[in-house]
Amino acid sequence: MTLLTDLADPRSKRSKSAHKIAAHVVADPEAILSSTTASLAALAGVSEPTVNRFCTGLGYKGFPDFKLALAAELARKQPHIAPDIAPEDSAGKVAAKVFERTHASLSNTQDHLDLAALQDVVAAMQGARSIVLSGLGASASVALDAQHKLLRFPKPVMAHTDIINQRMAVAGLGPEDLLICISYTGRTEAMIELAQLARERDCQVVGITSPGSPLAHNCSLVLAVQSGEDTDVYTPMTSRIAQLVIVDILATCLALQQDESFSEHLRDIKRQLSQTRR
Amino acid sequence: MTLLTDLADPRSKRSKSAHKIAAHVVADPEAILSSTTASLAALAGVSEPTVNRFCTGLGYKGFPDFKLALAAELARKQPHIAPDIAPEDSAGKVAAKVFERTHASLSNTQDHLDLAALQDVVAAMQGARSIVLSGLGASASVALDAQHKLLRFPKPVMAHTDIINQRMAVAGLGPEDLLICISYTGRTEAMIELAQLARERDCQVVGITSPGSPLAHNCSLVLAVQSGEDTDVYTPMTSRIAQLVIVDILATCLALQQDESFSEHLRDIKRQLSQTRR
DNA sequence: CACTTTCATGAAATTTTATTACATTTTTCG
DNA sequence: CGAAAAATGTAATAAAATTTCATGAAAGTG
Repeated sequence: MTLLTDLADPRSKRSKSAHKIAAHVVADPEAILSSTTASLAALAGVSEPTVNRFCTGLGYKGFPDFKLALAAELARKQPHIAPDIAPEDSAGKVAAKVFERTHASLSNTQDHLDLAALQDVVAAMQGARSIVLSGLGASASVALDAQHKLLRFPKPVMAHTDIINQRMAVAGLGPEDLLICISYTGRTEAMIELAQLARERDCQVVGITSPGSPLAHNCSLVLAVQSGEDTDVYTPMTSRIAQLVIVDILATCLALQQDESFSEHLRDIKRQLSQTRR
Repeated sequence: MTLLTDLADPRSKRSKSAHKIAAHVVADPEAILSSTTASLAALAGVSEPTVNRFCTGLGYKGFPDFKLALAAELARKQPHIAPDIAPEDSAGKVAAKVFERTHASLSNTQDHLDLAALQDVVAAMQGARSIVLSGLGASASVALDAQHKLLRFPKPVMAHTDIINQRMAVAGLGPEDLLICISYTGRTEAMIELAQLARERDCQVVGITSPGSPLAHNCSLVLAVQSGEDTDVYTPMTSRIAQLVIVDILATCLALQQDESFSEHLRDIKRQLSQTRR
């Protein structure tokens, strides 16, 4: 990401023709990939050797080398796209595609993450008396994972993955408590009702869910997990990883806000755990 | 990430010389970027036009165009590095770093994934009479997640996250069954004993764990999850996502191996689920 | 302000690289 | 086995990039 930003930088001192070339490269980098020294020269209104000198001046071996660097740069900027998995794919190909889909899902989630909401949620977690996590189906394991991470904090944290227990737990919550609802679709009846129930008790409700979903409307704070197309079998896989990363971020932010006594607490936990290991 | 995996795919039918070229490209893609048709031809022991035909055959305009695509591909593959998270980081920075760390962990896992072992595990799962999943602590949620995914298959699948239940379940396993042990460190006493117990019963044991760990030694098949440095608080987070992706890959491979009746089965499940939604 | 020096630029030639045309070999399949 | 098709290589050609060298513009100097 240095090449294009460098070229766009007006402060860098370059000759007149070099400027013209740079302008055209920045204006439409993709087009450069399919052009030759001659065509770029014509476009910028300079001579071919000037184009070449421009490239060598930037430290490349020549125009083709420059194009290679440009292609690499553009590729890095390009968002990941989730490749379709075909029945005839080999195990290796499936693996590669699942990895790629996961990268894509992560990037997508990151792009749509609402930092303000994130900070609000961290603050709410930090201030809460107790935290109840709630998830059903695929989101149940996310809730449990979150519980496992939050157990490191000296605060009552409980995950429930069962409608009855969830309702019982929420019935005991008050304005000082926090309910975190995890749902991929945000349309699971039971979860929506749970959020409403909590709101009726003036309890803060955080949703890690699809933005704009019914569940999202019933939450006081929403951390968006992009759903993408839910057409195929594979989508819930990657979105669940997005949910987990959001949990990771929350736990990390929270950990950083603790004082020194907390790191001692962590050491204690580590010592305890080491006794279960070989 | 399709170009290189495509080229590495031995199943794709290619002519003899095309194979030689592909092999050299896969062996050292970076080197190709600075080579010409002539040099690659010499390297692969074929003629220059063959190199060109190889490129056009793949859908590129010619050798330079192919190099551009290769450069783009390599740029995307470029190893992510896991940035350190500092206490003074803002929420946004923490989020960005956690995302980056997760990308890094994924890439690392992909690089070290043993495809042969993966195929063996898929075959074992496919052939097994029943599957028992086992995880403790952070890996418990991975086991549950795996259970949730494998429940779609018409085969008894059970996850246990409790030492007692795990032992009881394993006591009931035979040579036709499969135990999948999930453990980040591969050093949890209880899990190692569980694997041993299962092996004594001639039951196949798959480990999704750290390679070379005591648990790995007690498994018949191991899917390596790179542990990286386990020094800091954050590592287990990302490695657990690596475990989940491996589960995703297994589930996807398995799904692709099912016959048509399976997709009908999936439709049934979807219909059932839709009734719980708004 | 003229003069010199330095630097940037372009035309043309050259070299390198890629592609095409065609002949030959190998493979495939009846 | 033998014809057709596909793959490959040789040599020619075309395209592209680079170098050389000459020219002209800008900056510095007496």
